[in-house]
Amino acid sequence: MTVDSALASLADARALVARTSTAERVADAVRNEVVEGRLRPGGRLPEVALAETLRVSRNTVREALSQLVAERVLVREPNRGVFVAVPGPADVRDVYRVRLLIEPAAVRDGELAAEPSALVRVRDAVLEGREAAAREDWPGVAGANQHFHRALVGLAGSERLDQQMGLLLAEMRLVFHRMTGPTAVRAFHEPYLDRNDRIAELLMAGDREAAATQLTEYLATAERQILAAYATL
Amino acid sequence: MTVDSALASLADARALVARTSTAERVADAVRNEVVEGRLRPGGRLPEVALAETLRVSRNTVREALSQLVAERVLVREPNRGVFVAVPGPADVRDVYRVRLLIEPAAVRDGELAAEPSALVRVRDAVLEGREAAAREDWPGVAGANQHFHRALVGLAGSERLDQQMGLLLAEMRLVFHRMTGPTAVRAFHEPYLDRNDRIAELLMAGDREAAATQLTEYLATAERQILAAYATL
DNA sequence: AGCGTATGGATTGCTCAACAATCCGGCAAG
DNA sequence: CTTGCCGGATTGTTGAGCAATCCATACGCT
Repeated sequence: MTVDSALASLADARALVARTSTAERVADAVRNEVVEGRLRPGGRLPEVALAETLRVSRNTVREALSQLVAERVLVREPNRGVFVAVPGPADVRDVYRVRLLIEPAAVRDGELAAEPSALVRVRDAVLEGREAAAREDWPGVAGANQHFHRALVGLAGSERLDQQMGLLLAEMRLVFHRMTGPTAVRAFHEPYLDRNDRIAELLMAGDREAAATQLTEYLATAERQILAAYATL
Repeated sequence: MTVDSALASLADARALVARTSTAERVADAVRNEVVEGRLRPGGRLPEVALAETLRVSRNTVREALSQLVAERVLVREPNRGVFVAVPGPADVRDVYRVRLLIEPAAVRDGELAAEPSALVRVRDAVLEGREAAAREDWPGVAGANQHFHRALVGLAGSERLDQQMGLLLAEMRLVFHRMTGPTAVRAFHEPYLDRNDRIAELLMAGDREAAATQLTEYLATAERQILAAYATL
């Protein structure tokens, strides 16, 4: 290995030495609380309370909150405060419009020749889901499901797309938290285990067109199911 | 019209009364300077200098800069400052991966039945480009070109996708500013006037499949052209 | 010259304290 | 039952300040 190539491989390490900023850590902490469901959609996040419990300045709290607002995890009502987002039916439809556009396209056209590792990640997500189901760990199944879809857009091989999908999935978790009792999360995710499996196998077999078609149908029924659940609310 | 329905139609006005925050205005101002090319890629943005020239506290400047970093318009190097982003070839490839996935998909599958206004916006962008070209207003042509692509993803009818496309196009302007002399911007955008026109006509004629195919080819050659220009740098 | 080290200045990351503007709830008056 | 007003609380924004970090320069050594 030449010196230059060795140095090039070290370029990534820059991200590791530069440890994360305080505001970023605060944002991560709050985002976790939200997506884990420990903060209810609609709940308020007062700046001073956060600042005190996290032992940071109110300014850095504001910086973190602003970031989460940009991620659509929180919403800011001017002069009133920031709240956990409450995704309505319009949001669900919009999110699924994006997913229906991106995910099948990634499956169909993604350059997985360049990234064979992306395929194993799909397979891994399926396994993760099966194992969680065997353990009756339904939040685990939900998590695996997200990993599955994340792996699917990973087939496109685009850093920007991956990041964007992360935001969409975070929003989806908010959606789920609006419908949940813990019984609902099982009822919702369990039926998709088989579908994930089927899509993964079609992909491994190289039939991307069929996989994409399956996925489109999959997403469409999921959207209908969620909107139906919303209607009873 | 009942009182209730009248009030309901006023709900949208909420966005207008709530005027934008200072940090937001600062962010808009800086973003403009950047995408208009008055700040060179790689240029540094010291916090105090900005704060003084804009007559605003350093804290609000920081808030604005953080937002622009999230938009990838700026990059932050910890403890060193924020700089105008310098998109490299890897960024160009990534951006075009996203565009090649999203734009043709929007053309193919967008629910324009629901949004016929979206189609006229495509047509308008084409006209805007022709008029700018007649005026020999090449930055105007470039702007119209962006409006064209924005209108294309508008066919998908998704607010989130529109927003995301806005960020991508802002990044594209940074890319152009790396290659430019003002002669380059003409040479690059002028040939695409006809292609835009052709795609728009295919769309109006209802042949979305052909439009999508044209668009895919269009984007692929544009990417090659840009990367070639980068190579000579 | 080449290399490591120290030193000083500049800038960022973060904190703290304060104040005006705004919003909310309640209460009193019409 | 509405309108108007008051008081408390929270946000939006400012200003100052300090530790940590980075950069350039100078210094010393080989």
